[in-house]
Amino acid sequence: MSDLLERLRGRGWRLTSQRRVVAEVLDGEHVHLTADEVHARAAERLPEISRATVYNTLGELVTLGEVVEVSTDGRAKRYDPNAHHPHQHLVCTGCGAIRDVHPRGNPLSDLPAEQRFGFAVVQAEVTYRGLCPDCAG
Amino acid sequence: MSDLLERLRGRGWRLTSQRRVVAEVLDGEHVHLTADEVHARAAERLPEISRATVYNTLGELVTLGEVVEVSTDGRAKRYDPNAHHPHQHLVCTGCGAIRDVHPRGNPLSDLPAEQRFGFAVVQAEVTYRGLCPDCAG
DNA sequence: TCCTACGATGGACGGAATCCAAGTCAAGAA
DNA sequence: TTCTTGACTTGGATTCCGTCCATCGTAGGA
Repeated sequence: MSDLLERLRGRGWRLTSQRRVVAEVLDGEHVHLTADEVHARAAERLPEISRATVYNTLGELVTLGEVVEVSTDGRAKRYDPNAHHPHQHLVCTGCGAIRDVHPRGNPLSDLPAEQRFGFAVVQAEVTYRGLCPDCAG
Repeated sequence: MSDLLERLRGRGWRLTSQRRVVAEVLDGEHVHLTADEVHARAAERLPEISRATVYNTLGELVTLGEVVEVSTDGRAKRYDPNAHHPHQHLVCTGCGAIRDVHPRGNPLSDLPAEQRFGFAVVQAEVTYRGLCPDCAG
């Protein structure tokens, strides 16, 4: 994630303590935090960081392609820092737990030309749903 | 859609003018209205129908499996009456237009057992994204 | 026709996210 | 190093979506 900060600086980012903390909170794999969760964790290190700043920073990271927005449930969006490793999501219909998964093949190639209706299709986003072992009881 | 009303009556639905109008508004293919749009169209025929009733009715139709909820953009949910014909969605990243599409094969089968992590996976939801012909200009 | 339980109403409420005007500060200039 | 300035942060107001609730109305059986 330190390379992330380097990359951002290279793109002309002003490196503030707030942005640094948000980037640090989003480090790791299988991280799928809501903006509020990011704010809570950031506030542990930088107590007076505001929600607006967290939203701004997350939005910038998404625009830069460093983080992907995931909305699996129509509730709060989640932010996934694993943006440079293409993957899909498996969501528990019971507790909402999320796992990154790697399906076979490229989902994009399953959409035949005559089903594209002239669209320039560039992305296929797959959400698998089912009960996780804990919820299956 | 008249069969829908029959089916609902068969399930013990009390058939009110409000429910009838909501069901009629949702008739057709490639229909992906937000709750507010459904309310607006319903209000053309039944001016005093309330938002709460539209939300209630949509929720019931979803529970009964007659309509599926689609949230492609983290904004307002959309309601798709094409529930008895399994399909996926193609969304324009420019204008938000939505098309029903039928990819090859079954997306569920592309998730190998070792990628299921013990989940009882029952559904795969695919959203394709790209510019539509109009937005590509 | 009457009864009553189910459904409709609309206004209050709640969560998520955005907006905005004012204050602050990172980093280049001198 | 200090100065300067425009980019960044702040928090409160606001918007958007959706749910809740107490009350009223009515579909459909008796």
